[in-house]
Order: sequence, then C-alpha cells, then structure tokens
Amino acid sequence: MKTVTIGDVAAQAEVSKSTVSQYLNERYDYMGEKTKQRIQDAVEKLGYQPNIVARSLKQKSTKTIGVIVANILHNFTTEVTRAIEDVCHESDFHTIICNADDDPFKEKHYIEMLRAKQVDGLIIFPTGDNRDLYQKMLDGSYPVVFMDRELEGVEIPSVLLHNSKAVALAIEHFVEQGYRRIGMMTTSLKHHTTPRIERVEGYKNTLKNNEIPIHDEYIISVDSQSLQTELEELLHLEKPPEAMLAGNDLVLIETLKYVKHKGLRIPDDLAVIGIDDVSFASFYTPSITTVAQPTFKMGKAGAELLLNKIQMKKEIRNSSLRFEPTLMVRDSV
Amino acid sequence: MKTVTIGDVAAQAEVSKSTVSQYLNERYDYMGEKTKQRIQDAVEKLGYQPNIVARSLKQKSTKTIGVIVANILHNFTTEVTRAIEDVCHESDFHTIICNADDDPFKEKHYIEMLRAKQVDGLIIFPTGDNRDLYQKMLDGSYPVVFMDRELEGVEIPSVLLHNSKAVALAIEHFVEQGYRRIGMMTTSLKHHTTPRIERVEGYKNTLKNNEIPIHDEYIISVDSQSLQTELEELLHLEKPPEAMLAGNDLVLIETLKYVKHKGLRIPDDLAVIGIDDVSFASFYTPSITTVAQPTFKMGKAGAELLLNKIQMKKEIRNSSLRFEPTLMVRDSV
DNA sequence: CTGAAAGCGCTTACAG
DNA sequence: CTGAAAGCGCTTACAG
Repeated sequence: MKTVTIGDVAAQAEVSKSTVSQYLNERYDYMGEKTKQRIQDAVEKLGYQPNIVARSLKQKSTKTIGVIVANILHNFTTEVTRAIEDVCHESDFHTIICNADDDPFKEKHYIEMLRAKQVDGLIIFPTGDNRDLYQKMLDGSYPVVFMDRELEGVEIPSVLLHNSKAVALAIEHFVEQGYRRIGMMTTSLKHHTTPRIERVEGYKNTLKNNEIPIHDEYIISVDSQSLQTELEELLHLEKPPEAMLAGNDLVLIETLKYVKHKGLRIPDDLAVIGIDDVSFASFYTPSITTVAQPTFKMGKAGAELLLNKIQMKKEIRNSSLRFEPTLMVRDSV
Repeated sequence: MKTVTIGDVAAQAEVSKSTVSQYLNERYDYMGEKTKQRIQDAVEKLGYQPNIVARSLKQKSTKTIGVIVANILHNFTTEVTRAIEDVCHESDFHTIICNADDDPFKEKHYIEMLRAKQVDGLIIFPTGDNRDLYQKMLDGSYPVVFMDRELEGVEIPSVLLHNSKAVALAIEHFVEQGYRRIGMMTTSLKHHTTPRIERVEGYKNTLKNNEIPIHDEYIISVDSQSLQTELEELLHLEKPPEAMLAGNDLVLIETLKYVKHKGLRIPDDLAVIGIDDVSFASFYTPSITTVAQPTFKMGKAGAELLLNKIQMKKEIRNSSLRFEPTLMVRDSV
C-alpha cells in the first residue's frame, strides 16, 4: 500500500498542491465549483488520507495533549481521565495518558517525552518533586494544568476537591450518629500532596469544632502495604476508634479486607466512611457511606482550562478551582 | 520560549546538522571525541529537546500504536489496556487509547484518525461491523491485532480467552456443588461477538456433557439496562434457576444489585459465579467465585504480537492465541 | 571523520 | 480564483 500524498491528489485532479490543501482545510472562499468537484473525485478515487504528522510539523500543533497521572490505581484518576478524554475528543484533541507511578523521575521522563512529541499542553497530577521543571514550563508559557494537587509557589492553576469540606462532611456525619472515637487513615506519600495534608488538617479542625479531643494515634498515614498491620495495631489500642474515615479508595478497600478477614461487622464493630465513591459502594453489604468527588466535573474543568490556554494563547486566570464533595449516606455508619 | 532546533545546536557546536543528528542517534562510529563533547555541551547549554514530529515525518514511524477498545467500562478492557501500555512503554512506544463505545461508526472514525496520525499499528477490540476496513488494512499489510474477539474470514490474528473452557469451569463447579438449575446471562450485542457466542455455546455443551437438560428460558442476553427486569422474570419462573453464571463483570454487578435490592441471600437463595475477576470479589460478602481471565498475559501477548509485526516487518503467523481461564473458588456457590 | 543537499508531506504567505 | 516556492525540524545516502 504505497501512501498517497497530497501531490498525487493534485496530479490526479490536475490542480496544484496548494489548491488541494486549501480544499482539504475547507478554505473554499474563492474556489471554483468544478475545482472542488475534481479534487473531491481525486481524493475518493485514490483513497487519500491526510498525514497529520506532516501537518503538525508545519502548524506546530499536534492537537494532542498529554495527561500524566501520579497513580492510575486510584478510581478517582481513572474517572477524571475519562472525563478529560471526553472533553478533548469533542474538541478534536487526542490524549496520551502516562502513569508516573508516584515516581518523580518517571514523571520527569514523561514530561520530556511528551514535549518532544510536541503535545500542545499537559495535565499533570503532580508528584510534587519536579518544581524546577514545572516552573520552566510556566516561564516558557507552555500550557499546563494541575489536577488533584497544587504546589505552593508554582503558579500553575489546579483543579482540586474542596478537601477540608469533604472531611468535614464525613466526620460530622459520624458525630451526628453519636461517634466520638473517630480515626483516619491515608496512604503516606513522602511528597507532601495536597489531598493528604488538607484532609488530615480538615479532620483535626472538624474534631476541634465539635469539641472532640484529637488523639494522634488515631491518625495513620502509611504505604498501602502497611495498612493491614497498622489497622491491627490501631484497633487493639486500649481505646480503639469506633469509626474510621478512609482517606481514599485504596485505603477503604484495605479496611474492608481487614474487617472481613477479622470477621468484624460494619457498622456495629466499626463504622466506616470512604472518600471516593467506589463502584461497589451501593451494593456492598452493608452499603458503604462515601464522600463522592465530582470526578467528571473536575476532569471536564481541567480539560477546558487547558484547551482554553492552548487555543486562546492568552493568559487565563491562574487561580485554582475547588469542587464540592457530596456525602452519599448509606449503611456503613 | 523559542524552540531550539538541531540547527541551533549545530551552530553552537560549530559542526553541521548532519553531525548533530548522528550524535543524537548514537551513531558515533567514526565521531571524534572532541566533536561529541562539543555537541553535548551545546545540547546542554541550549537545553535542546528533539522534535519527534519532525523525526517521525522523515522516518515514517511514530513509535506510537493505537488501541481501540469496544467498551472501556469492562474491567477486562482496562486491565488488558494497562498491560498493553506496560509492554509498549518498555519498547519505547507510546499508546493512544480510544473508546469506540460499541459503535462501529465511532470505531471507523478512530481507525481513520489514528492512521492519519501515522500510528505504527493498531490493537482493536473489534465491534465486528467494519469488515471492509479491517480487510483493507490487512491487504495493505498494515499491522493490526484483534483482542477479545475474532472475525471469521478476516485473517487478523486475535488474542482470546478460551471461552468454552471458562464456562465449563464455572458450570462444572455448580454441578459439583449439586446444582442442576443453572442459568446464564450475558449482555446482548447486536454484533455477534466471539465471547458471547462461545460462552453461550460452552454453557450448552457443558450442560449436555453433564446430562442436564437445557432450558432456553434460562439463557438471557440483553442490554445491561434490561438486566434487572429480566432477572425479575427469570427468578419468578415456576422453576427458577438456583444458580446463575454472569457472563461478564457488568452482568455480575447487576445481579448483585438485584440480589441486594430483593434481600436475597447468596448462595442460599441464588448461587453466583461471574466471568472476570472483579476487584471486590475477594472482600465482598459473601466473597464471589469467579472465572479469572489472564488479562495481563493477554494484553502482553497482544502488544508483543503487534510490536513484532511492526518491527520485523515480516509476516508473523496469523493464527489466534487462546488463553486459559482460572476458577477462583470463593463463597458465592 | 564530517558536511551539503535532498526530501519526508504538508501549509501558507504571496504573486498574478 | 490558482500556483510556485519556501519552510516546518529532522534524517540519510553520498561525497570527500
């Protein structure tokens, strides 16, 4: 299958390449009807398909954006990514997803790789350890949007959950149901990521507002492999928590595994709320109360922000966007 | 940030563009040490990043493959896709994922789009309705691999589950546990997709082998929205099935929702097995017996098949690859 | 050991 | 209304 180029079409239609190109780009302003027709016939006869790579080189735009996620295992990530793809697709943009696996080194590699591929912009769930690189892109006014996390001192706009509110929603629900001994677990991340920090802080503030003393041993931040042993310890304290807030979906799953393994009952032995509305929450037994993030809206907002930056070329307001969580009351508390 | 090109590097290092290009491509065969050093210094000083679009145009290879999935909502799809990405990443290939949403029209659009973008090959979970297009790619010896489904008469190699064995595993487990009234549900697809057909056939054969009569009303294939009402009908037959095989993850989830909604108990009121080892199977209550597909192996195989086709340029054996399912015995039967 | 030149397949001022 | 020419940033025979 030898590739047919714009030159072949031009020859076939007996016009110049320029004219074919005009036609292909729908700039028919002054184009004669017969010319149009001849070109169209030639295109069909030869089965011409444009070469977007060549176009991209000339136009310096690939109509493609890159998305670098910190960790694809989170349900949040998958859903946000899907929303980003949807929005981009509507604007005829393609999307290349890369998973940095919480590794700043991989993240750096992907940023360079994607820029070498001339993607028009980047949505990053930042690991946080590549400040210089972020700053350099900002200085070069290369379009970038952060997702889920923000970085103090780096003026890249970010799309975020209103984390303190998310935690408050959960904790106050526990309190309303009469719980006072409330613990919280998150996955530890060496790099100080926004959600973890804000959620732990929100946890403390909400307890304070409700005049509940804060027990530091009720707050756990560890790697997901250590969650089981930490839970074991936590629940064997003299006064163990009677309710647990799982800081994200992975923590929730580990908690449920632990509970099942130990034959505990929810909510009688342990009440549970998870941040992130996991797929099985509604039909689990018992169904799980969660704090849902508006993942679709967030992805959409991020994509739109980026596409605006790309298309307008002008500076968009660089402030972050906060999104509202929703409490999904079910049977686990 | 004006872009720095190979010409700038050449000027800075006081050599020709050709030499810089050689250096960049590690063809140092005859390159002087000082030349190398000068180029390297220039690259660093200018912060040169290659433009892969330009390279791709010349080399006629983008080091990118396209993956068109029929329906991204299946867990199977997500996992296979991730494996594909892993393998490609190791070979320095990028991946563009597109979701055809079970729509042959969208599928066609994506095939054309991706080829226009000059991807080096395609992995397709085919909807089945674009035979002409598939055949044209085959005729043009454009590298394509099918996943999950195969098409009779189209000689494109496919990576598949050993579907009849998967069903046999499940049905025989039911039988061993003493069940005789065994139903099966799959999502209907107008386009006759391999897994559905093979699974229903396998179901019938296995019953036959066990000398269990086949009740046609026990076999349901409908859109996922109609599953609830179909289940309702099915379980209100005079002699309703006592065990159900869910043909994929989405069917399983609908079944579990129904069961929970009606307050039924698994396995006492209804025994359940699902094909696809869903994330929550192990910690659901009761834990769910499933037939696991080796998703990672399958994705890996598909990606390797395709990369071989791309890199060797020679014809690879075009026969399909079948993969072995595994029964994960848990508490739902 | 290195450089000049052609070319990948497009687009885009500009001239007529 | 249409075409000739230059150029996007690379790579690659080929000459020396």
